Amino acid sequence: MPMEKTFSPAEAEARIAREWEARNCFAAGANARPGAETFCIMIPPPNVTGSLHMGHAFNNTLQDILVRWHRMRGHDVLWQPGQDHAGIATQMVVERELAKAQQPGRRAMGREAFTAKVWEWKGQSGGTIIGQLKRLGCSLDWSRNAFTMSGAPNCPPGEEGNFHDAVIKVFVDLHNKGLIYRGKRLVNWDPHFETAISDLEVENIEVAGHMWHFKYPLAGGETYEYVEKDAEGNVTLREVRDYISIATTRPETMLGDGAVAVHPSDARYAAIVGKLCEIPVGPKEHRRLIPIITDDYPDPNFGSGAVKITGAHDFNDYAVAKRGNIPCYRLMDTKGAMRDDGAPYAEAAQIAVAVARGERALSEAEVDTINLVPDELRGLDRFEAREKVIAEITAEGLAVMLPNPKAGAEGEAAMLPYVEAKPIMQPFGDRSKTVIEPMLTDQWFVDTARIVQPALDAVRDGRTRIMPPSGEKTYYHWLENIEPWCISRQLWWGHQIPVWFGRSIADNGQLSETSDKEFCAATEAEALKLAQNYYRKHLSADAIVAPISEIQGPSDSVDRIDEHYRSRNRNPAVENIALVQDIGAVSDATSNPKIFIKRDPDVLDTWFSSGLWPIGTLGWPEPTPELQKYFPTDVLITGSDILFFWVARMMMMQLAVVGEVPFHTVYLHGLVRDAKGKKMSKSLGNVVDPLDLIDEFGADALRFTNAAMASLGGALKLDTQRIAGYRNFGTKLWNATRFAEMNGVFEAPQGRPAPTHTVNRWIIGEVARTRVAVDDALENFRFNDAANTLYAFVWGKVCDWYVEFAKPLFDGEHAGETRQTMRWVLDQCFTLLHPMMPFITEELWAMTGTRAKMLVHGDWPEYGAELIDEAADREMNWVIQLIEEIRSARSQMGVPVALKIEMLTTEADEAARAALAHNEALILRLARLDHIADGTTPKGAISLALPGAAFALPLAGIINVAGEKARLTKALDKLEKDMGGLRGRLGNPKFVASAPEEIVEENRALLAAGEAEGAKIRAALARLADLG
RNA sequence: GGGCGGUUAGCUCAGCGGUAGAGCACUACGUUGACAUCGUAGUGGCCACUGGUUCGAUCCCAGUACCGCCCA
Repeated sequence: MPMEKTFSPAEAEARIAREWEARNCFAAGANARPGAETFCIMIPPPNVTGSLHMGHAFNNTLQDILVRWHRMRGHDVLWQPGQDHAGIATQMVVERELAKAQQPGRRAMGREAFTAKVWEWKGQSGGTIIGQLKRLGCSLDWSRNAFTMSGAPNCPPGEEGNFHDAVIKVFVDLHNKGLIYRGKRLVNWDPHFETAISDLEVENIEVAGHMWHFKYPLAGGETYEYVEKDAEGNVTLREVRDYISIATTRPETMLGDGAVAVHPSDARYAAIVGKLCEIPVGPKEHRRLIPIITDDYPDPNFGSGAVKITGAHDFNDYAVAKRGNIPCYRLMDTKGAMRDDGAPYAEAAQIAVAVARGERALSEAEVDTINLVPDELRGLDRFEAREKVIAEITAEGLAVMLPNPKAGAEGEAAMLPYVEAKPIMQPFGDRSKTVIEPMLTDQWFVDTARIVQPALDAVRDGRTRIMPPSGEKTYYHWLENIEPWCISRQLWWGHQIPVWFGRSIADNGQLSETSDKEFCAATEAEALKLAQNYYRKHLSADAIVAPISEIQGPSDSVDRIDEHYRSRNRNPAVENIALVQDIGAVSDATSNPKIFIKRDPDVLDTWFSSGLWPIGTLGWPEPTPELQKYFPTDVLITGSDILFFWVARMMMMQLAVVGEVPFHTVYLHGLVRDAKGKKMSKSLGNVVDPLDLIDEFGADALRFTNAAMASLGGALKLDTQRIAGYRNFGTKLWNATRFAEMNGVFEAPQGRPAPTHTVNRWIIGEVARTRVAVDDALENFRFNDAANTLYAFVWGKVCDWYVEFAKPLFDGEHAGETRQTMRWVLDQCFTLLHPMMPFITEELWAMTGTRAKMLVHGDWPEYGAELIDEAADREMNWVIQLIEEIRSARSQMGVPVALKIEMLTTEADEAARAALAHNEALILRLARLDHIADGTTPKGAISLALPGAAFALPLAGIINVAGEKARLTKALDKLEKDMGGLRGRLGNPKFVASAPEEIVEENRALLAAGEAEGAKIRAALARLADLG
């Protein structure tokens, strides 16, 4: 049965994929030769919420190419699949689903029920991306699919595994080494999700904002002389002021100001440094006073040069506050609303003023209990509060005023508040898209500064190579300036932090009312033991210690209490325990001290667990055979956008935990963009779904396009026209095979022949060259070079020339060897193309012979230069050049394609004669000649000049003299231009003296050949001149 | 503002010391033993600009302009 005219991806891909899977073709170690070297890639785990987008398609294509290539080479290959639990994203999705289904929300159902829901959801939708990767042809070992939450407490059946153990063990180890600590720090707070996020999860976006200018009156009506000077020192303004002018983009934060800072060198304010000024907002009778301090942070040339310091709501201010020992007053709750807790404003303000006057000192925890939001603003949204603050200050006349440009017109005031409209950088949550609030909260941090050095060293000394090299520079830059990593998240979906709190023992030997003690352990039982030891040692040998969860009754009541305190940003551990003890939830017949410990309700940043992906997926902390065999892994292929999020953290964590680099090579690539280079986004509507592309063009075409785009450091612009082009490439290969099949090629013996005909000897050499070039390209991660080499070879050499050359040979004495050679050549095409185009090549492989193994386990060839026959190479290139010259001349002279003409050999050296003799049949056929004979150039002929030979195509009556003259003149002009350059260079004694010998020789040879060709063209032109 | 890149044919990009390449698009012709998802032949480049190094620069160095990306 003859083959169809085209390959049908829709039908074949699913069938082939099923076959691969049924035969376990992708299992770790499949097709490995005994004692083979290993090759391991960890998939960058896609979010369990996710579905395949172009970035995944691109990224996984590259991984699959390497994996299939190594597997065919007989290496022991593991491509490890898995997904990431994506804390915020997943929790968000499930909450949304619950809302849609009109089910109770997260808080209503409680933590345990909610996480069960998430697991349920994961069970239903978590496999989506797996099926999609399979459609792309990705050859991951699916039997080993991993998940960053596997083995977590209460996970459903089928989710066993020990990733959770790994995460917890690492936390405990790092905590015990002092590399993880807890503290009240200013963090990026997402008011939508009500959780801290890391600085990497914040997007700073420039938005239209305003800068308000307000007067902070000096305490007690004091005045000073304010003098402004220009660059030359001339006084431009001199006036007596009773205030200091402050500019701010966030007036609502004024309520939490702890000081006003000026630069120490700023002469304008030197007189008032150390004095107190008044925050111009809040009830008049309880106006808060704050000191004027100096710090290097304020820029004297920016605004008024004076900066208000709100330590609890701005990162720069926080640093100033820490340096100057200025209290940081928190103004907002977890939802970004103005605080509505604590004592009335009057009381709080009084304490704050006492602190400002130095009459009182507060601990950090005490500062946090002070709510400086005026009573009428309490509970308002932060942006609402802003408007109210502005209005109050302006009404009181404490806004800086400028003359109104429209003054005089009806209804226009003479003066207006000074408000600059200006672009400001505003932080947004990358998931929630809400404005991030810097917030003072208790969080867990990894002391990255202490584990960063090995990660830097590993790249510096080449144990891990990052490609392209610009990635290394970025890596150094970030790691050298690394900030502590906030790893706690106020979520329920994730690895709960393995720390239990109890109240600490105060100096008086009693339980502290305000501070807690951490017990970090992998399990509650171990934590309990630690706690028992502590309390029995310090408090009483009979102390009874119990986890609070056991005492609480209904399982969700602890959650509720957590939420209650969380919303007021209080320490849930201490508060909870106090509460339980207060309400006497437990009674004991004995008088023994009863102490409760309570687990930290927070979970770990998803990236903390993803950071352990290389060892966690291989079974660590168990010493599994896979861990022994495949770790450290070989290559990590990932987007450069997660170099910091993930790659750098994996480097730090693996080095900190097992003391080895996680991988030897990191290949970074950019974002896949649309054809014009625009980022794909839903709002632009230019998102391309890789599955649609697979439906339309087939997975092979998409994969080949991905490979062809993947130049090191190159931009990734996805153009569907290009995909269509590579679909056509597949069709081309298909049809070359179809041609072979129709000509009995697959009836010839398999295996590499030792043919005699130059055509066959030549193509074998071309195959060998291609194999070497492809391997070289893949060794160096130059996927685009590998793709282009194969494209040029299959289409440009095999289809364009070899198949055409073979046509006449099928009728002659070389038919047998030609069939056998073509069979072998096509097998090599299938094999070499398989890593990039696995489906069509697997299909062709099956259709063209009885095979011992599927092509996915085919043997990658190792032949090379030894198969190149230089003489055959020279001869065939000469023949190709001749055919092209004839075709070109015919076409330019307008000789009808159908017309078979005669060619006269007017001049030919031995090599040329041999080439003509060996290849006459194909030359006649491809150049559409009737015959070739010796002769002299007749009048009215086209002249051709080739290395070692000259020819004439007698075409009196068909060609026109002027046209041929123009053609030859053009050829000569181009030649002369080249010759001019060569002569100039060879005429330069410095060139001959300094340039390498072979370059000089090459130039001389080029000049000689060019001059010979020029002579032939000139002779032809002379003959035309005779003709008139 | 800091860091990292880029600027090569109409478009998308390779090349990165020895006189410029591909694919697509475009033009003309064309069903010649597979392929119109095709064939044949063509058109098209001060390799951003200015200097420097070199016998020789698209390539190396410095500066300029413009464009990206990341971090403030």
